[in-house]
Amino acid sequence: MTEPGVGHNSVAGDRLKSFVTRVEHLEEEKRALAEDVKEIYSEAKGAGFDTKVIRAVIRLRKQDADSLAEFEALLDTYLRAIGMKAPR
Amino acid sequence: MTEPGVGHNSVAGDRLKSFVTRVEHLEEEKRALAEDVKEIYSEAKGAGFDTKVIRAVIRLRKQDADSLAEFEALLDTYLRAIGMKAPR
Amino acid sequence: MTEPGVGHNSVAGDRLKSFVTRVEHLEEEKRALAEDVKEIYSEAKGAGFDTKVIRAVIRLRKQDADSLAEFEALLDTYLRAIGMKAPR
Amino acid sequence: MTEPGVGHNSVAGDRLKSFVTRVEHLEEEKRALAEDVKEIYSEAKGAGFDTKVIRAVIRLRKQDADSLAEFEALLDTYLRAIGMKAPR
DNA sequence: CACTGGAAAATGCCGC
DNA sequence: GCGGCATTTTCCAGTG
Repeated sequence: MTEPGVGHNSVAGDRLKSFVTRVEHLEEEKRALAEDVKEIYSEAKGAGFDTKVIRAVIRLRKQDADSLAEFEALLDTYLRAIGMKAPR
Repeated sequence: MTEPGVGHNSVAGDRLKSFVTRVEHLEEEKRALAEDVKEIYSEAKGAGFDTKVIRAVIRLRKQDADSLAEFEALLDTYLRAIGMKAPR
Repeated sequence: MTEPGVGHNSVAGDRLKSFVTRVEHLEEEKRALAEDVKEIYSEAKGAGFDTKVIRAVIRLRKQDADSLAEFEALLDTYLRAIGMKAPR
Repeated sequence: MTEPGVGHNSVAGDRLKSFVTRVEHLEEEKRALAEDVKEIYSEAKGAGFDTKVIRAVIRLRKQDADSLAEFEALLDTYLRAIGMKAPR
């Protein structure tokens, strides 16, 4: 019997292991990117920039982008509401 | 004068802009990876797994790896301290 | 009218002030404890120990404790998931 | 021989253990205080306050206190410099 | 005295 | 929508 009915088999375990390793792989990639970011800040510092300022700039730009996206979403909702755009 | 002299030129600004955009690009990649991770958890949930458990498993494995790395660092420090290993 | 009515009174302000001072007091206590820790490291150094090693030992012990707690939490979650323990 | 000359005895180990446990104890107290702080923020939130604001208030007051201390130190140095206060 | 690494604080996110 | 958790960011002490 190679498939013991339901109950305890290792299929679920394999599936779980797959999820775990896939996530771990992605997290590793994220970690590598974070490293790269750190290096850039390091490089910027070496070039005489204050990393704090750079961080602030990036944060502000992100906020702007978020505001813009928010506004577009609002506009979108409004246009659908007045029937000038196809509903989702 | 179209460029040199010291004073206010845009070279520093260009440099700064470069740092900012590079970081933003990397952050965007990280965001995309985070999305992927979310999707995997979603998929796992759909397959009947408790995401909480998966997260815990991953965290435990990470802690193990961290502990090992830390222990090796400690051992390294200790060996240098007692002169059984060349200093950095 | 020396007190009630709704509008602008200082009750909220008093409440806020209370929160603020309570937090500040606790933070001060934390600061004092941090001082004590520093003194101990100083004393250890004077006794010829490498503070780096002591810090590492403490961190490792903490990690062990954390890992154990985490594992127990995971086990707990798992047991509830398979119905072998009463839900919270 | 109950005291093996120098070399390997457990006295150093005991001393080290003492440092470790003392630090751990203090860290535990700090952790408890941090808990208390969290509870206060929780309570404040329940009372309708924005914890972000409270944190900001505390930060500002801390900055003021630091500035004041700095100023007093400066004043102190100055007074000593002009001989209007006994040297340290 | 600048720099790195580690602790603490703050913010954001996910699940309930 | 809130509480807990994870990540990120800021701060600070130690070190060369």
